[in-house]
Amino acid sequence: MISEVTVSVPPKMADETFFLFARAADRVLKATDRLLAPFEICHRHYSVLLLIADDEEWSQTRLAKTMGLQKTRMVALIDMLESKGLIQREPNANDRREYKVILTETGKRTVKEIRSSFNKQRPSYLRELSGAETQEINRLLGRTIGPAVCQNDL
Amino acid sequence: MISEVTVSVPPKMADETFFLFARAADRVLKATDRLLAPFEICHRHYSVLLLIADDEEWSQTRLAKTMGLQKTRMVALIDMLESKGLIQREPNANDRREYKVILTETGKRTVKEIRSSFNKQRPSYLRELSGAETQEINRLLGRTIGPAVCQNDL
DNA sequence: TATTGTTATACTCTATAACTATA
DNA sequence: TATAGTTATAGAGTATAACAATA
Repeated sequence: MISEVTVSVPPKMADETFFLFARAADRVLKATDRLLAPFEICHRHYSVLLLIADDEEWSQTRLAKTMGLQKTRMVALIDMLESKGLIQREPNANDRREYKVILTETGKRTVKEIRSSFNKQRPSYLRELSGAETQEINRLLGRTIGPAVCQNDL
Repeated sequence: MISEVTVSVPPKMADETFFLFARAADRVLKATDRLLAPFEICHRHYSVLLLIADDEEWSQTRLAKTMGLQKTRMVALIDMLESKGLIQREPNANDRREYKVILTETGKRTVKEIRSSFNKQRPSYLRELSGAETQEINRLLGRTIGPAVCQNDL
């Protein structure tokens, strides 16, 4: 046996931001998916539900850009949510190429249920951070995403 | 047209940690891959190179666990790096089931080149953070990853 | 029995191009 | 001519089960 298996971050990787992001995002998104499993959706579906949750108007393309996905990927996401009766495509009279994506009544109820479920069981990855630290990492993540993520930035 | 496309983080998502992680990690890892493109490897390969860069001993399984990948995925990663002459599988006399994964001379040179390239062009996602903020996000990411990410934690 | 490296397989995700209907 | 939604397709990535060699 070569050596004891280390599962935590090796000291030499403690300042490799890209490595930390790969590990942390994987943990956070998997944990989120487990919390969402009872609702039979994953974190991407939940993002769509949250984005359209107030009565703002969202097209599929705008959803895709905001989530950093390609519009072609959004189709299947929306299809799935529609087949579960959580959202609805509504024709947009102003521009008949577009759809407005809106929550159904079931969708609104589901968002509330998920929100209350998330408030009850604080996910493990946040349990290790204080409230102030959670706010701080959210702020830094927002700065990392930046104001406009273009296709070819370094 | 429904409305102007917003590419930055919508205010209502500013505290949805999972959403921020999805967007930020995507940006960071894609930017890292672009910086690594001249070396014809991606961020995962670079993680392997960094982990084995000093003379510590690493088996494929240990690499997989440390990177949060399955051992089955590590095989192709190691195959690729070996075919490019950057690393070498060396039989481990103490346990003949294992290989020691080590850098070749070319591999050592490549790691140095990448390090110096990364020092020259600071990636855009870090450009928006100060040195102190970069240290802070690295620390918080480490805490997020936690001491031992098990398979079924919430 | 359990573990290391490996193959095979199926499934999801991603990237790209192209089509249609509208603008 | 450009854009929204869509389809098709090929390539990565992921998850799972199984196997041979070794412990």
